[in-house]
Formats: sequence, structure tokens, C-alpha cells
Amino acid sequence: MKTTQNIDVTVDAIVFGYNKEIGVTVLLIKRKNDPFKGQWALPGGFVEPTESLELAVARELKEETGVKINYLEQLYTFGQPDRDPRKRIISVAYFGIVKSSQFKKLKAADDAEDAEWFKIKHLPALAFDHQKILKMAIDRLRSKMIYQPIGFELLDKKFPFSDLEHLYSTLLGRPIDRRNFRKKVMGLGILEELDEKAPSLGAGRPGNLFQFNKATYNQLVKEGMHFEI
Amino acid sequence: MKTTQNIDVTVDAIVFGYNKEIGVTVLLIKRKNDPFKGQWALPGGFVEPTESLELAVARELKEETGVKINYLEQLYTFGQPDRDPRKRIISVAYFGIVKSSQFKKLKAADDAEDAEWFKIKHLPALAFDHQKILKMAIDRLRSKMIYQPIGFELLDKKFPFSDLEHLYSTLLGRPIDRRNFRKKVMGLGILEELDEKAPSLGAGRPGNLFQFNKATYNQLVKEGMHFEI
DNA sequence: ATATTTTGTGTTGTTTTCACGCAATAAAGG
DNA sequence: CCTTTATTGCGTGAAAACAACACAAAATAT
Repeated sequence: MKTTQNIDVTVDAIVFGYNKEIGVTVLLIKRKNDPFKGQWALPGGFVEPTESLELAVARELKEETGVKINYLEQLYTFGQPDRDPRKRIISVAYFGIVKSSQFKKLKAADDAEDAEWFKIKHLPALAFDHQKILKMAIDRLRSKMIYQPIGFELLDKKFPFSDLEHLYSTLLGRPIDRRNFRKKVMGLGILEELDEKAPSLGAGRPGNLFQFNKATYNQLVKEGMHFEI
Repeated sequence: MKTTQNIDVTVDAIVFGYNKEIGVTVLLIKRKNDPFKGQWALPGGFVEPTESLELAVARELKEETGVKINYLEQLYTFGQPDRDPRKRIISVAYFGIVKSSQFKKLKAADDAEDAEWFKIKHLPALAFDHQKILKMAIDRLRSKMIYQPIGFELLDKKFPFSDLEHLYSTLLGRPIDRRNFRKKVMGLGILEELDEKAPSLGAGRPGNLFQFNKATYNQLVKEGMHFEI
């Protein structure tokens, strides 16, 4: 066995949020230190020798931005020898989602001079190879939401149906037929309709509230259901 | 920035092969050194400080088994703190496929005392967390082959249609309707029918040979084709 | 009260998938 | 050579999924 390899390991987080007015956003931090000091980058940092990768992501996110993650999965590992100017660093990227409700609450801290949500349509220049990582994450989000109900993770716990509609419509980049969409989604049997109306915002008839039933979804998946929108 | 983290990075390879008589197989090596000396394990090893992860996989596979990989993609990164008894080691697992034709040629060498193909239905006990890694790879193979033509990578360059049929039937674990399957696959327009017949094995009418056209496939994907079996 | 905005629902024609049967081809065996 | 046997290769009808489409009901704003 080798004595030392001298490769360092970091985690990076691509965290998505959503809001009907703003659209889909991603969480970025402004770097406080070199290299790329002052530039925007994905939140993340070095893995401690005794913590799991997932724990490292959660810790870094809390330290740097204060957000609470609702969904987390591994995205990809980036290991090109020259991706960091300092030394060989391998980064395990994680893909995260926060609920709509608390997607604004941010508090920059630690390594971060600032933390902000950026619309995925208007992104600043990023440090390292984070542009590439982020692009992969966005692709994953887009392709994943048509065969897995991660769309619901972006919304609030209770939401009017139109929110779901808008989310899918914006993220897929095309208009969707309200009636067919509703038929399909309701047919999956993973949404519960509540006896509660959405608070009205301006004019128009307020819609009923719905909520995603994750337990039912997991059950159906285990039985071999094939989800697709 | 930290001085040293003392986490090591390895790559592991899950390489699949296929043969009509034997079925789907995976390449394993018998470890020559501790820990887990004498046990079967996934081929792999430490990443050199200056080589890319993909290069490390290719090098280790050549060193330990001599196989030539036809398709390679990253699977997942395993980083539980206790997954190696020696020290903290993070492993980036890669998923590979060799063509049916040369799936037997093996030469154990380097760190490996032996190298062999095992049917995925009959696996030995494995070192480290390789059981878990392999399970994930098999799941990925199964789920991936229905929306990406990686099945073709397992077959020979030229193959009779029935081979493809058998492959899908065994891997999906259910019988498939030959007529509908043929219609669907041919409808994708990524298979070329050759003016050549398969060598007859035993009785029965020999089938025509086909070959996968990867260029056409890539073209179609770029145009937004949605492949599904 | 009237205008405006947003929700909620049903039908029909079209396309895709699935299930299924039979004739044609070629090798093997007598 | 001729029969037997195994395997290929094609077509059709029934069922299911999908896409297109319009209007009444509920609530707010003026």
C-alpha cells in the first residue's frame, strides 16, 4: 500500500430553490479566500477525515449559507487533475433541493463573504469548473423531474395545483395542457387533495390545496410503478 | 486552506460481459495482498496524483486483468468513513462493458492473484463494501438498458437479432415478444441489417446479422430522440 | 352589479402499445 | 432427395394512452 497520495477531497453542493414569481434558482456563495477570491462559486469544502460525504455537505451548507436541505443525492465526482490551481483536488458534487417556503432565508458565514440565490437563466461567472458542474446539475434536474416526483420537493408542503403546473411548465420550457396534466398527475395517486383553499393573491378563484404523499409514492415504486410526466 | 487531509482516493471498476450460453457476467479479481487477501473483489486501485480518474480505471484494469473496455461511465462515489479497515479511503466506482467477443480473455497480474468472470446470479463473497457497489451497478445496468442502447455494447460488433433478444430477455428477467421487440428496435433506426448470415449452431434457420450504428444513434439523441424499450 | 381573473372539468379523434397466428426458410436426419 | 424440425420474419385487430380542445363556476377589483 502507498504511504500518501496527497489528493484532497471536497464536496460541492448544487442547491435548487423555486418560487412562482422568480422561477428556479440555485444557491451560490461569494468566495472569501483565494483562489478565486470574490468570485461566485458553489457552496462546499473539504471533507473531514471522519465524517461521511453527506454529512460534509450538510455541514458546509449550514456553515456557509444556513439553508435546510429537503432532498439530497449524489450527482457526480469531478476529478480532472488540473481542476484546482492549488493541488489535486477531487470533488464529489451533491444535488440538493430546498422547499419553496424557506428558499429565501440566507445568512452568509464562514468561508463565504456572501450567499445568494441566482436564477438558473441568469448565472454569474463561476470559480473552478463549477460552471460545468452546475450545467450537469441543471440537466439532471430537468431530466429527472419527468420520471421522478422531485418537482414536489421544490414546492411547499401544501400547494395549489397551479404551482405544480407552473413549475413543470417553466422547467420543461414548454406550455403544458392544464387538463391533461392534472389528469395524469392525479392518476398517479400520490397527491392528496386537502379541504383547504389557497390564500388568494389578487384576483381570481382560489384553488384547492394539495400535498404530496411520499409514503404512498415509495410504496408504489416498490410495487414497480413507472412514474412519468 | 488545510495542509493535509489524509484521505486516499481509489477507483473501482464494475465490468460486465455477456455470452449467450453463460449470461451476464462481471469481472472480479482475487486479492493478492491484505486486507482481504485471497478474497474476491472488484478490480481497482489508487489514483496516481497526476492521472485522471478515467485513466486510473483503464490503467488498473489493464494491470490487473488485461481486458479492453468498450464502454465506461462513472457510477457512484463511495465514501463511508469505515469502508476500508486501513484508513479513510474514498472510492469512485466506474461501470464498464466489454464486447461479447473478447469477454473471455483474461490474464491475472499485478495486485491480482487471479481474475475471473462470475455470473451475476452466482457471486462469491466480496471484500470491502464491494457487494453493495456491485449491486448498485447491476441495478444501473438493468434500468439503463431500457432507455439507452447499452445492450449493444455487450454484444459483438455483428450479431444475429436473436442474441439481442436473449440479452434483453435474460437481463430484464421476463420473456419478451419477439415480433413487437423487433418492430420497436428496428423502428429506432439505429440497427443496420447486413448481407450476412449468422453461422448456424445446430438446427434451424440461421438469422441475418445486424450491427449497431453508434453514429446514427448519437445523431438522433442530439435531435432529441427518446429511446425506450 | 359588472368586469376580470383564475380554477375546474369531459369528450373525441389519433397514436401507440400489446397480444397473437402463420407462412417461409434453412439445416439436420433418414 | 425428401421429410422433419427449429427458427426467422411479417401483419392485423383490440385495448390503452395521448393530444387537442371550450366553457361554466368562484372569487376579487372597480
